[in-house]
Amino acid sequence: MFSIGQLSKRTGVKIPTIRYYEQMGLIDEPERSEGNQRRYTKDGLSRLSFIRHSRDLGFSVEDIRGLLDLSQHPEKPCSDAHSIAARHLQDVQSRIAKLRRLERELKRITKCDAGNVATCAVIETLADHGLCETEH
Amino acid sequence: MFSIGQLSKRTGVKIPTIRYYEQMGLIDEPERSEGNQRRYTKDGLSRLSFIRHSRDLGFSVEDIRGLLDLSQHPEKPCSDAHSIAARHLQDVQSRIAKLRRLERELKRITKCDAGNVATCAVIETLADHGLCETEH
DNA sequence: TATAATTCCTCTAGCCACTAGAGCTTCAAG
DNA sequence: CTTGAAGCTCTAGTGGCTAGAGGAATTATA
Ligand SMILES: [Zn+2]
Ligand SMILES: [Zn+2]
Ligand SMILES: [Zn+2]
Ligand SMILES: [Zn+2]
Repeated sequence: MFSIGQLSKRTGVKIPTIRYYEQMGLIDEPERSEGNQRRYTKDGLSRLSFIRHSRDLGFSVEDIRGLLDLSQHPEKPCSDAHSIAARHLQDVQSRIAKLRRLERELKRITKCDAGNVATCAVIETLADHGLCETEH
Repeated sequence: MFSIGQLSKRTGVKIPTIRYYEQMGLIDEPERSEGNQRRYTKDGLSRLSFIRHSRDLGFSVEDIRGLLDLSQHPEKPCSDAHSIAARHLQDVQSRIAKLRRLERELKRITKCDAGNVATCAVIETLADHGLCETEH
C-alpha cells in the first residue's frame, strides 16, 4: 500500500495532479486509511504510470480515458487504440508544421539592422502581415 | 468610426476577443456612442491588427503588451523588441524539438501488427516507457 | 508516551487566451 | 414606427493542472 506521496514519487506525478485525475475519473477512488488518507495498490501505481506516460506522449485526458478503457479489455481488437494514436500523431504533425512556419517568419524578422523602433523590422512586420513571406 | 462588429470583420478578431483585449489593457477603452456602444478609430484598427498579427505569430499577450509599448516610442532602440522576438523564437524551436520527439515515438508505436489489445504495441508502450526508444 | 515534524485532507481560486450564452438595450433600414 | 440585427454586461466554461488556506492524521524523535 502506498500513500499519495509515495505514489507521487514513484510516478513523477505531483500530488494535486493525482487528486485531479481521481476527480476526472481517470483513476478509481482508492481505499482510505482509518484517518481518511488515500492508500494505493500496485494496480493503482501501474494505472497512474500509464496515464503519466500517455500524458508525456501528449495524449489528452479524453484520449487517455479511452485508452485506459481499452487496456482493461485485452480481448478487444486494437483498432480503436490505433485510431486514437493515429489521430494524435496527425495532430502533432500539424502542430509541428505550424510551428515551423512561425519559426521561418520569426527567424526572418529578427534579422533587423535598424537601431531604433521607427525602422525596426520586428515592429514593422508585426504591424503588417503583408511584409511576411508566408501565410502562417 | 467603426462599430465593434466592423472592427471584428476587418481584423478577423472575434467580438468577445476584442472586449477581452480591452479588459486586459491591450487596447484603450474606445469612445462610445450615445447608446454606450463602442466606436473605434483607424488607430484602434491598426492597433488591433498589430495584436492579431502578433498572436498569429504566437506571441503571448504579455509579450504583445511590451511590443505595443515599444511601437509607441519610435525613438527607442529596438533591442528590447529583438530580445522579445528572440526569446519567442527559442521557445518555438524548443516546442518543435519536443514535438518531433513525440512524433518519432508515435510513429514507432503505431506500427503494430497485433490484432487485439492484449499484445498491442500502442497499449504496451503506454504502459511502459522502457519500451520507448528515446526520452521525450 | 509526549511532542514535533511531516504528510495528508478538502476546498477554493488562479493560470492562459479565449468562447458561449443569458437577458437586455440600441441601432439602422424600410 | 416597427422590426431584426447588432450591441451591451455579466457569468461561467474550456484543459490540465497548480497554489494556498486551514485543519487533521501520521511518523519520527526524545
Ligand atoms: Zn529592430
Ligand atoms: Zn504574417
Ligand atoms: Zn495494436
Ligand atoms: Zn516513453
